[in-house]
Amino acid sequence: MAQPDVRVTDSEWEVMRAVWAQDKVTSREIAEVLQKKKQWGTATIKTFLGRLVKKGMLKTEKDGKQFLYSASIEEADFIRTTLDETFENICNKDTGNTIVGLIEKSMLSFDDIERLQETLEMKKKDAVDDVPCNCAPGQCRCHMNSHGNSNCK
Amino acid sequence: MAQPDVRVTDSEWEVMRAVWAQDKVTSREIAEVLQKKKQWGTATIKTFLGRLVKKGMLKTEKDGKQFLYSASIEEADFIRTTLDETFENICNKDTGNTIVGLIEKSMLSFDDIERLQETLEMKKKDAVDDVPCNCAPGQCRCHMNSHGNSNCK
DNA sequence: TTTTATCGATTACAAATGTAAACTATAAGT
DNA sequence: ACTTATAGTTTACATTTGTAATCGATAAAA
Repeated sequence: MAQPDVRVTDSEWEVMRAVWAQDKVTSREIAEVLQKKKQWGTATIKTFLGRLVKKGMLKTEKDGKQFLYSASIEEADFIRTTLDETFENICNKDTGNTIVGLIEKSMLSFDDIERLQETLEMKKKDAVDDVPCNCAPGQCRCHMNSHGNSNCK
Repeated sequence: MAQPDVRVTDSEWEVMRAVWAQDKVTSREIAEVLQKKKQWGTATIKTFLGRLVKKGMLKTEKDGKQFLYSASIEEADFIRTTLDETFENICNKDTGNTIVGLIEKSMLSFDDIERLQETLEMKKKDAVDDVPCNCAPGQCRCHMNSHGNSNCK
């Protein structure tokens, strides 16, 4: 539930995924996973773990000499937050199109499609006629030009 | 059409948006937009412009003393590529859920919903029964555990 | 109990990023 | 023709990121 306003880098995300895949992991287990995928040395992985702990993305729990690492936020929440940040760079008017593009290129199951259809059905309740542009002036074509005409599609 | 394998930072994205909002812009026009939104000095904006030109994201055309800047890739393509990169960090099995989440929190118009519904209808043609997990071993719960059972929801 | 294999912590260092001042060339004003 | 304002280029510098070696503590082995 806690939104992480923390910025996680690509490499750190790789580490997080290895943690989310288990409930508690040792650095050694993480290293085994990532050495295969990313050819990182163990020292590198330790650096990332340390940084993630410092950022508050990982919790630790002593277990003898070593630590057990666990994620302090859920993967789904993290994904949500990350996507939200991306969508902040996209005009609200364009959100629909963008999601259309996502659907087109994704592999989806029949169940997925059904759930999406239900979601859309629900969504009709708070749908609007016209999504207002939320961009700063000068950062998209939706704003009025000098003749009072909108450039929006 | 050209996929940019270029990495654009948050700040640079702000600049790009100001360029995409017009066809050709001077650095002064960009500065006016971004000084308001981001409180950047003109020198800062010039740095970003220079870096974007070097990265091949912006094209320039001499116009007297100054340049006219224009984007070398389309905004929609860029958004697509950026989102694709994010989705590479998400298990394919989870794409559907993730898109559901996006739809739920987005503001959509009736037209948007209609287009999404059409897209889903099309999508049924190549839907699968079960989306296969594409994660590296150890990076999601979809893979077999030692007892040969999948952990996937 | 002394050695060894590790674990985590500290330090290292280059490249990228955020932020900008200083410098240089030149179009425009006087 | 000379000055000035301004556009782009170069340089600057702290922070973050990618990638890792080294160091210090300690559990396990001998």
